[in-house]
Amino acid sequence: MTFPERPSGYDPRDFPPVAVTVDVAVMTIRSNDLQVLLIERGEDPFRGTLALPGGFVRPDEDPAGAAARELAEETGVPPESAHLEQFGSYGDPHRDPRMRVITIAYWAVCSELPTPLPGGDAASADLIPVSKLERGGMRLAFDHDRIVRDAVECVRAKLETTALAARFCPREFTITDLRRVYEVVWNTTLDPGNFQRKIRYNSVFELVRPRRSDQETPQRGRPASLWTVRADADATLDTPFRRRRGSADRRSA
Amino acid sequence: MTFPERPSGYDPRDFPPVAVTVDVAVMTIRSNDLQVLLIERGEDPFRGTLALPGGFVRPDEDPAGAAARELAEETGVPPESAHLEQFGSYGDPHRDPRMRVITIAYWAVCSELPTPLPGGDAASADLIPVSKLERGGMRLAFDHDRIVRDAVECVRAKLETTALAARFCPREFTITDLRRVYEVVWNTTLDPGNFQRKIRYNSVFELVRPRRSDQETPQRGRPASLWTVRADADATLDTPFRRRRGSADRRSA
DNA sequence: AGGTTAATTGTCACTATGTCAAGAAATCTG
DNA sequence: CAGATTTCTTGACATAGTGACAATTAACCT
Repeated sequence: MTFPERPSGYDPRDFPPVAVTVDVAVMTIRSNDLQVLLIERGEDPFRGTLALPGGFVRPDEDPAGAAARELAEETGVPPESAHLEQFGSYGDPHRDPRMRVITIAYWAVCSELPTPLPGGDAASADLIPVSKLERGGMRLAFDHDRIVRDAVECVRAKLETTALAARFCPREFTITDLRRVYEVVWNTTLDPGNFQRKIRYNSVFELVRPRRSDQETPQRGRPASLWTVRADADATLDTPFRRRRGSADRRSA
Repeated sequence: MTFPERPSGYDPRDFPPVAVTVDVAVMTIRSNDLQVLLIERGEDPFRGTLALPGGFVRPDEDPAGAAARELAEETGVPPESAHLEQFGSYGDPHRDPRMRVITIAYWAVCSELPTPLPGGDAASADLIPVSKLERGGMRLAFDHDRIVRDAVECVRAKLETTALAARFCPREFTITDLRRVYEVVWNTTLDPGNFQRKIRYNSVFELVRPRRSDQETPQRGRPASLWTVRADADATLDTPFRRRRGSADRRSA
């Protein structure tokens, strides 16, 4: 139920004063790194500090709609080009010094992040490597450090069981593209042969066309075939990938 | 970030009126069935309809604390005896006919649910088999039908990778107890031999003592050994259990 | 033409799991 | 009390999935 069942009754208008916001952790891969989009706050509190894009849930919209709107407004990512998913709520009574604010957190993954709009609502928008955040020493506004860490863990976990990795890639991608996603997001290395095998036998992926020499973008070795995802990008894999736990091996590259 | 970055500034006190609640789906196994605790609403809207226990997040508490409090108040489950976990928020603008209410949803699992207190805040509290809810035809208040379905899916998924199943059992349990949990929650049957093997080789579980004849509760066959969980009950398993998908085989029993 | 690079295929060992049977340790029944 | 019954536990074997790594293919480069 939603309202306390007091024998005496309870007037819903007596609700304690609280604001509800959404925050969105948009992730993409750039420069061979998992990066998350943050904006620099233009106002107090935390003026000049990096924070997740987000804002109020308006009276007429649901939280998912608010997240999509904020994503579009503050980062220029069109709602249909990113996979957006809710993963938690954060409601410590003092997470915002001004008043009680409860935020609903979303993560998003997209492949082609438009170059951040420094002239938008936010003072500026930047892609920050997740590795830099995880190394610590970088303070974010409010409890956004925790939110980002949780979001990253959600994405890492979701790579194990779904085809989410394809969302980091263009619509058609090579198996090597896909492997790079796993390697970057999980910060590990994967055997190309074994990876190839898993993708090929997975009914979620589909071979689009064996690529022959591509005149426009000449490459080094044997050209790769192009693949795509059959249904939704978060379709569950026939057989999951498993992260080897306890192997925090930073690629030496 | 949390507040919209308008160049003109924004007063957080202008927040749109909204109430934040928590709802808790407490699950347990009884009568060889996965059951969820629901209460009968004593007030409009939805007077007389079944709903999840829950209520307002108070100004001084965080949502997790509110969920634990509601669990204790409305169902008599002491906070430390149940595993409580947040899994989502529900914020459709019209999910409550009275006003804008956003709820944070938790699932909980416990083994010994105290016989529901019909004399508490709620008009009455009942354990309802999840199978009955899934069969449809049973209307719950608000969007609680969806919330319960999502909660059940969370628990089912969490059985795959963690030792959560042990939370359905007393502190010490037999491997057959644990297998029954999987069979009931997943609505399937598992091979006793294979299951035994998986548990035995899993470092999360620990043999307490090989049980000899227990005078007090005489049983049928060879007495089973007692096991326990080494660390936290949501410790991740060495090697996950996998649900066979597409096998909705109702045990004929 | 031959070297270099990267995708792809193939081989082999080992682990995890499904199927199914056998053994062990209690209760139950005549 | 002996054997039947029940249930827990162990074992044997086949198969699938995966890691390691070698071999092959198909391009570009000089």
